[in-house]
Amino acid sequence: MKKPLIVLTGPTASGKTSLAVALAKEIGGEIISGDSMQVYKGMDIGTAKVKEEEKEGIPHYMIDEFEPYEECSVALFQGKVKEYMNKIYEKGKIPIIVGGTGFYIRAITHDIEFKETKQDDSIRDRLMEEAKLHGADYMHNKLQEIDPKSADTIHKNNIQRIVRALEYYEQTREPISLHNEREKKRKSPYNLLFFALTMDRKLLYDRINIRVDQMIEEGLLEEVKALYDLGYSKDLPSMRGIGYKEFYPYFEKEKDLDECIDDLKQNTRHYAKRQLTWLRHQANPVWVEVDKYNFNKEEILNFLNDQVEEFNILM
RNA sequence: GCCCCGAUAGCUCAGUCGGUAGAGCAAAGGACUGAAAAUCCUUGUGUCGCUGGUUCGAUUCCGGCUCGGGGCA
Repeated sequence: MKKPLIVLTGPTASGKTSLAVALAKEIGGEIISGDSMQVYKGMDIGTAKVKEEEKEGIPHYMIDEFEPYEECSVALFQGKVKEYMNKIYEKGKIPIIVGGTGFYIRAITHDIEFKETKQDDSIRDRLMEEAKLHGADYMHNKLQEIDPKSADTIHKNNIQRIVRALEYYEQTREPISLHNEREKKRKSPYNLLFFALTMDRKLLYDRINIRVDQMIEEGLLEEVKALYDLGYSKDLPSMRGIGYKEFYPYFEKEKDLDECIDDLKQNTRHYAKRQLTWLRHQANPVWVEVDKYNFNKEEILNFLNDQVEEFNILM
């Protein structure tokens, strides 16, 4: 008997957070964040974390799991989520994954296998150095020798991916393309219901712009400044988050504040577009066009409920 | 009022010694399996301000006009 799992995703600023709480209350669910940035403590405004009063008593997991100087990864994330899911099942509740990090969500829904448990940064660092020294073509040729299939799929300029493929081979003596093929075939072990919120692109972009202004009013700048003053490098995964990296040039007197805020809006819009692309092709969601419901929460919730019943997910 | 400069893609601008144009950004589309809010790829977009003239041919040269910027009075 497969266990039920509900996913509620969608691009940033599409209204996942409050809808999730309503759904959880309706069906007896508990919420697990599916977000790569909300795991970091002290990054609240910029990641649009749920506020305590918005939770309405529904437990939320995977928020504030790491310090900003630590590095989370899909594998670490997946491991923790599995633990929380088990706890939720033991309580007889339904886990609802809510967030916008597609890759992380898929790692959970399809239980992707991450073999090499110990993360050895030294290999990656060394390969990165090599890339800097010899250039993209050199690295791509190197990949061609050990894993031609990956070399075909990965563009030579995508050094990050090439380095990962090489790193994987060094650690496992197996081409990463083999691993990918295997994992792509994997079926979800859950009785899965996957929702994705969407809306007209222009409306989404408007909402993003407005939300960034709200974040500033709520004190985003102060939040980032506090992190900056702690000496967190802009190379940290956490500080590469949208809403954080954009302010470093301001603190370093390279840009004025308005310019940074415009960058933030722009980056967020680009991000939302990428999320949509990912969902269209890497997932097969039940699309929820929230603008067609005039953003009416009751009506959207009714639709979600109908789907839950139809899929008979809770039996 | 006079003089100078500008007017070309959604924006900023380049260019055509006369043969109907191009970069960056934006936009759109895409890839993605241990950095994923990361990383990477692809693709358009035009009455070349309007109007006469010269010319086989004008966005390009010449005149006029309109609008913007600056200077002089």
